Amino acid sequence: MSSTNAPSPINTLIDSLPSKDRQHLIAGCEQVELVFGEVIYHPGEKIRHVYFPTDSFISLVMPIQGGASLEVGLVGNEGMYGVPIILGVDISPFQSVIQGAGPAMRMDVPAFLRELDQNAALLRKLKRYTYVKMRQLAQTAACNRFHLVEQRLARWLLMTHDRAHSDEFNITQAFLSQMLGVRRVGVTKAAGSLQNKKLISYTRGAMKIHDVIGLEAESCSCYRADKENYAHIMRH
Amino acid sequence: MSSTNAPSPINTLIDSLPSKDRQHLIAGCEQVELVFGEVIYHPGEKIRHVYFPTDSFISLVMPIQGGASLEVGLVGNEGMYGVPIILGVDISPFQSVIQGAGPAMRMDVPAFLRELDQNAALLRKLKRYTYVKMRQLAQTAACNRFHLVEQRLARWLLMTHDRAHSDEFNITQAFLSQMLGVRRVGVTKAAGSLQNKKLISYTRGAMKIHDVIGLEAESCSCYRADKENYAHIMRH
DNA sequence: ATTTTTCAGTGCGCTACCGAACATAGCAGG
DNA sequence: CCTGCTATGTTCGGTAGCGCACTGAAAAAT
Repeated sequence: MSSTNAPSPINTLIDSLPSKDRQHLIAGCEQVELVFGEVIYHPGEKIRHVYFPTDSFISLVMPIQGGASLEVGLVGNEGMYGVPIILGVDISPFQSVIQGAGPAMRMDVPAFLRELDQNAALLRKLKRYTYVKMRQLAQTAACNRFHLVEQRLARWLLMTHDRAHSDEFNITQAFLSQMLGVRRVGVTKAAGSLQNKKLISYTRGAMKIHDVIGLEAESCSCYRADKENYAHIMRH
Repeated sequence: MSSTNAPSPINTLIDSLPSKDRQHLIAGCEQVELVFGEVIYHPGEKIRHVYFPTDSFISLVMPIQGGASLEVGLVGNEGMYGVPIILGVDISPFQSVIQGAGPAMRMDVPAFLRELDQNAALLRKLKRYTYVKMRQLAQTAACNRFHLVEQRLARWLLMTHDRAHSDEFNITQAFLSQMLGVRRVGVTKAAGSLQNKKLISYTRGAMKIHDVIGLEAESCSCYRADKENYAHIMRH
């Protein structure tokens, strides 16, 4: 994932911890490089590591009987993959796909459980993060029900933009159609419309964001609602 | 809420606790009677009590900018209202509406937090319950995206049937259209179709389930998926 | 008994999105 | 250079659900 803007190779969730707690957590992590397109977990699979993306991001996809699937969450350097572990369950409910290649920190589950035991600040943060994720899931449910493809695409681009730390990232329309749960043709039309409005441009998988403000205006309110809720809850 | 079947005025989540833990929890609860249609919490409102429905059920509704709203969860005697409290947040993310009138147990938040501290079995159960709810939210998101109104209606009726402990319950088509996020006319058509298939019958708010098996066949796979996940995770 | 309200059902034109098939254009490898 | 592959764009007929307006009937209020 190339970066035109200044990258911030730090996980803000970890970064918000008191220095001692943060250092202890980081000491227990290993650095890994996440590869684009890799499926780290399938639904029902046992979770062996939790991940803290630093300059990468992970897509949470809900497959449904009959082949269809839908993205229900995105984890970048503002969060963690592995919420179920906090809840005492080591089974991944979703398919987890690397959406943005790059570095992440990870910790194996037994070590992470010990860490949670000792590190109250971390546990507290992650519980609040879980709350944020739950609310986001509900927001996504409503969004998918009510909003047009173009609005949802704009929302998706903004969410990804935030996690890619760059105005450019790689994504094909076919892949996008999987995330949004629509036909590729639907993405073609919506993306073409956003391009006509000079908000984005793209060719053969190279997506470029030109106008974040304009994109926000075009997107549904769900983007802002999610972001505000995150800021509000994770503030403390 | 009248009941033609034998009612089970017990909260199965509480009931699954070791006898000592269960008794301690129940001792701290007060009995309340939930009134149909009452909105116990609005989004963003502070949660003052958690609820364990015994023979009542609560609808979790996500309102979205512009007036539309969508049901994203249902809490009956298999669960608890107040998951955010477990996560250290006392702000209701959803609108909580009494869907089925009847008795529930409730506990004020400070007492509940003390209970969680002392009652490891309860905490463990509720964390697993939270996991189940998260997965259900994702399932609902996908369901709303891909499934037809008639299938979704069938799913809703089955979920409500499970929590009403009765083949009959009261629900108007206008109310249903709010839950499913469709026009009332859409409900009229879908319900008419299910009635033609002899699966249900209804008049002026009185809904009667005739054929649960048939309804399951007509519903989308989401009903079964949710139920199986609940059984699988809450087993322990 | 009459009026008002509530609930279910119908009709009509419209739009977003669907499935399928096909067309074009950039790019890579032989 | 040509070939094959991949990503994007277009067309066409079909449909689920929409907004709106209206009807009919049962229940509740006066």
